[in-house]
Amino acid sequence: MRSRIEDVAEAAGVSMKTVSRVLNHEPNVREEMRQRVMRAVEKLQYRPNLSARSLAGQRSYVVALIYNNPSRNYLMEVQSGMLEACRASHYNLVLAPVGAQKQRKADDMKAVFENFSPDGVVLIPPLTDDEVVLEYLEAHDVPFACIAPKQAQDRIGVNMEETRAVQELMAGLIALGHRRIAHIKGPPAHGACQWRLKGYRDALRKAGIEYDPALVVAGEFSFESGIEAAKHLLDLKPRPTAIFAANDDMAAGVIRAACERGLSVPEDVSVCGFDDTPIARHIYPALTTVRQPTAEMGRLATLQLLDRIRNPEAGAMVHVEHTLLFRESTQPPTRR
Amino acid sequence: MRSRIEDVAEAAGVSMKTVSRVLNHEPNVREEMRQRVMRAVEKLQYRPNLSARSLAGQRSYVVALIYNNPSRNYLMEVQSGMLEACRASHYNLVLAPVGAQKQRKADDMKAVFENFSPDGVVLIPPLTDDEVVLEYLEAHDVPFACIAPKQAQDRIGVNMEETRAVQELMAGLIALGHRRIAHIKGPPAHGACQWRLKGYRDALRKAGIEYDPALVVAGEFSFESGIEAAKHLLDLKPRPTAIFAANDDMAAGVIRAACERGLSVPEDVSVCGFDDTPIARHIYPALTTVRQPTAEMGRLATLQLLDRIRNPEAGAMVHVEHTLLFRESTQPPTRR
DNA sequence: CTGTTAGCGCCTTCAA
DNA sequence: TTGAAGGCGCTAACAG
Repeated sequence: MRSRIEDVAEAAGVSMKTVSRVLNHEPNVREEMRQRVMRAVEKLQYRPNLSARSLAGQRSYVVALIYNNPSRNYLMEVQSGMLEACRASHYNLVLAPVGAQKQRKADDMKAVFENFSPDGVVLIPPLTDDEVVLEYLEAHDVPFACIAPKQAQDRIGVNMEETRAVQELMAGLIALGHRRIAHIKGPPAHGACQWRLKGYRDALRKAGIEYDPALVVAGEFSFESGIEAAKHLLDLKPRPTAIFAANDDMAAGVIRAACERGLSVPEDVSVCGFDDTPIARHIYPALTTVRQPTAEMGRLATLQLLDRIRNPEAGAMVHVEHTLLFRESTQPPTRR
Repeated sequence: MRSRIEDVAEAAGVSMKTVSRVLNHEPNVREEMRQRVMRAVEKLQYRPNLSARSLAGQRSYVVALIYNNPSRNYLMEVQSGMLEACRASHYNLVLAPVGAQKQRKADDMKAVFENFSPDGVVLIPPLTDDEVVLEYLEAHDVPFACIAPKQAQDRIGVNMEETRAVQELMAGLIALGHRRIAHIKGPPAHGACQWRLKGYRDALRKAGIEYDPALVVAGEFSFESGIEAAKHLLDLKPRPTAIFAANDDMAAGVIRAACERGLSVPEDVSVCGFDDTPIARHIYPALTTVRQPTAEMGRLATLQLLDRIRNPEAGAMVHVEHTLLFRESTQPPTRR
């Protein structure tokens, strides 16, 4: 049978409460007591019962990842980073997909809280700026951390300097000799859309290249939307010599559309993406892209959240670094 | 404040225990009582407190997915299917990655049970046939369900007729005119390796084609291992006219290796994979493959597990159907 | 078929 | 700095 806190107390010759204090790192315990307790814990292989602890302590030791239709890879990465942080603190991770429609979303949020009573929540785009979700969290005073929110003011979580990352990527393209560079945007609900577009425009301006709205088209972050957008761009005369898609899935779509038109990448058109998902390496030619440390972002966001759960004043918006990856899908434009 | 079972009992004018009976679908409750209770539950928006329920009932309402280094996509799909089944039964899903080394794996298993006390476990390859894991589960009498185990005897969970699926895929290749078909195997620890190899050999035999061991090489299910294997196969003289890789990631590796050698797919060599992961559609040319309903398998395995948790006699090994997908990466062999 | 009682294992409050 | 008692919300065992 599993040992209880009472057994530990007895073995250590102290009261239950003292054991509890030690286990929860509460103050007011003499070092000698602490050691005695720790020895007993070790000896009896004691582990607190999560249910009992939750019931008495009025918290669930659960952190929820609330999401809505993100890219599978992105989700997987964030999740694995969160998992790491959660395990270290003996928290449990609950995955909470919510619907897209307003009412459905509200119902799903409610269900998550009724079922699991998470002590805190991590939000990923596009939910980081979702009215329904934020209202619910604020109304119920639930601590939450955001990954790459559009609006970072007064938030805790993780951010990357996406605008700067795109500027650097674009600068690389321009250094190769490209002047006519197209861009496929992400969905406006993602902060990514605006940051990446801004980076694109900033880089053009800095290089003294005029911004041409005809070269910027909307995408939905999906492979299919990349194909559609590329079809349009590849028919332009003169054709752009490079296409920067706001994520890798769309960039993969661009490569496919180019192939279908008998164009080769990068000879006829250079392509680059963003994120460095596995497809970037697996596709031919391998994608030039920006690596975003997604798992690490999940881990850091969770750490900030756990800090805030313990102390409502704690937690901050932290930053992570990107990495530029120039691979096979880009080269200097060919003279025609 | 959240209402408790006591409040419901009072509102319905019955005892707590009667409410508990209704909520847990226990027998021995008059229909009239049941309705009265349900109305009160509705009115008070009552939801049971998970922690209290777990503590009193000695179960966690947690199901763990135990895995070790599977393909990201596979994991994601299984997980989303499990999530669906779990939510429907108000169970919680815990993700439990475990180490590869023997000791580490045992420690990780122990930690999962100490932290979350799952009521049951779902296993995916290659852990479905792992000695350490199975011993632990059996020793502790933990209900578990398996997805695609090598050894299905006396197990519950889900299986697909992989051998037949591969036979059909191969028959398609043979019908296109291929005779010299190579195969890249999966890692032996996966049942998939043996089933798929068997399908390959059976199909050859049925078509009266002699089995040539030189055409069968080992892979590790990774993109990189696909490249390595393909390099070897593409150097063979005469070159195989088609390559069947045991999963999509390796097939993508084959396509990359072919491209790097200046060979085109499917003109110079046809390629097919297995699983229908997203990359199969995103790569150029799109992969001929076999669709495995992975999410559905996760869902069904979980349902079997939940049945067994409720009743140690219940649960079975169920089967799912595959789908053949002939896409761009295969065509009749070119006369040279 | 329904109700009463006694915990499940821990934390909180308050007293020492 | 430490301990004792009560209760978190629910279910199990046993009566009625």
